[in-house]
Amino acid sequence: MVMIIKTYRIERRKVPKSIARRKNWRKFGSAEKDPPGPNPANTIVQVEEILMQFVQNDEVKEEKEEDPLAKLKATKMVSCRICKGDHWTTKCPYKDTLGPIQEKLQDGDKPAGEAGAVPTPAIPGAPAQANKAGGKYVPPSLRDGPSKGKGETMQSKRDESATIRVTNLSEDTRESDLQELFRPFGPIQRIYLAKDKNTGQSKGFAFINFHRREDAARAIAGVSGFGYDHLILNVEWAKPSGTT
DNA sequence: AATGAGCGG
Repeated sequence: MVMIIKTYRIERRKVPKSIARRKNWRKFGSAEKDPPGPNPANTIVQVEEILMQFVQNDEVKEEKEEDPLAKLKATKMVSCRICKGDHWTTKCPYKDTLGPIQEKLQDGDKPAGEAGAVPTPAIPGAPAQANKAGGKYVPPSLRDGPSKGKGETMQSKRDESATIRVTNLSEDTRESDLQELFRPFGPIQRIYLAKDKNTGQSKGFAFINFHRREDAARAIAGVSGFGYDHLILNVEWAKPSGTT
């Protein structure tokens, strides 16, 4: 019979209680009558040295600073094509006003036949319309001019003003549960339950998008602090995504 | 504790 005793020198206090309790186990076998502490005659004390490398040394720092790509990514260097701000062009506050004007100006600079600045790739067999407007994709509803898509719903973005965020959900809560829970407050436009994309495991929070902001407000008042599946739900107004 | 997925460059 061999007993192995491992001594944790580092972060000893963090050994889980269930393991710490083993200290109280009764000795047995040839050690049955031994006093507390290891007896060299029947016990091998094995000390395991764990070497740890800390990342706070100068070498690593230097490496990081020498990598310009990493630096660029760390600082999130993006430059808007419209206003040169540090956001993507699609998020530019002037996207709807300045953007179209700039495009018009560019079109004016390029009379037909001028192949200097942006050569149009000649793809055999490609539809000719695809390369109009500088190769940009134009949704079917907007082709052949803006006057055509008159009957379409012109809601460009999702309306976030009536969206609430629910946190502290138990991880086996499902969309249908949320639907039941929040439907009494008013018609719901959309429910998003955050899940891990790979495992499908719930991340424990969700967004509920009401049609009316007043309903959302009542949902916050009514459900926040509500006990659900042994947990206390927390409900707040949602912020638009991407806010850190 | 926690703010969604993706597109672009």
